[in-house]
Order: sequence, then structure tokens, then C-alpha cells
Amino acid sequence: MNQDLFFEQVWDLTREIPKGRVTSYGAIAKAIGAPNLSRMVARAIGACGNARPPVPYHRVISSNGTLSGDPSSTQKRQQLLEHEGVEVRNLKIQNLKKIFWDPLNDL
DNA sequence: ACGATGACTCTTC
DNA sequence: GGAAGAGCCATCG
Repeated sequence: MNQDLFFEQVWDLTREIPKGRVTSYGAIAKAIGAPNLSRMVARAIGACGNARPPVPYHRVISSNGTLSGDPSSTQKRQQLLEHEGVEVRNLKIQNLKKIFWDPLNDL
């Protein structure tokens, strides 16, 4: 399916996220060329288990800096982010503006 | 085929 | 700054 291509792009972009940095669904979707396909990005991340090799989907969050999903998963991602040096508080990014990474800016 | 739902985002109040 | 409504595409009942 052509849809898988979209997934691959999302995964590839997510893999390019530097350590200690996070990005949002909208940023990825925009970088691919689909600003309103944020939901599809979320689905792609949810299907990252199908990606080879797997992607650090824990670096992908919502635009408001919250870890979406169920606590069982979000909690684990929070620990991973904290382990990478990202300040997270109650499933929410603290210095989001500071650690936010934009694939289009690619600093 | 139709309606409802969802790891989202944006604009407006 | 927080809450509400509308838009988006794909999957499920």
C-alpha cells in the first residue's frame, strides 16, 4: 500500500530526531508535506512496531508537549526521555520550547 | 455504505 | 491561559 510510504517517512524523520530532543506529530506531518495529517502520523507511530529497524517513538509527542496514549506506554516514554536529558513532569514536557526539534529547521 | 472514534492541530471565545 | 468547536484521514461496528 502506498500508505506504508507515509509511515516510512514518519519513521525516517523520527529516527533523525537528535537525542535529548522531541518533536510533535504536526511537525513531522508538515515536514513530510501533510500539515493536517497529524492523525496519520500518530497512527504511523502507533504502528512503529512494524518498522525495521524500530524508531524512537518516545521522542514523538503532541504539540502541547504532552505524551499522548495510555499511561502504560506514556510512562515508559517519559522515563526514556528523562534518561536522555529531557525534563518531563507528569507526562508533560517542561522546557518544551527549549528541547523541541523541528525537522525543517534541523539545527 | 454509514456513523462513530481516535497517540492531533488550529482558530476563536 | 484555559475551554470549545471545526477540520483532517483511516479504522471499526
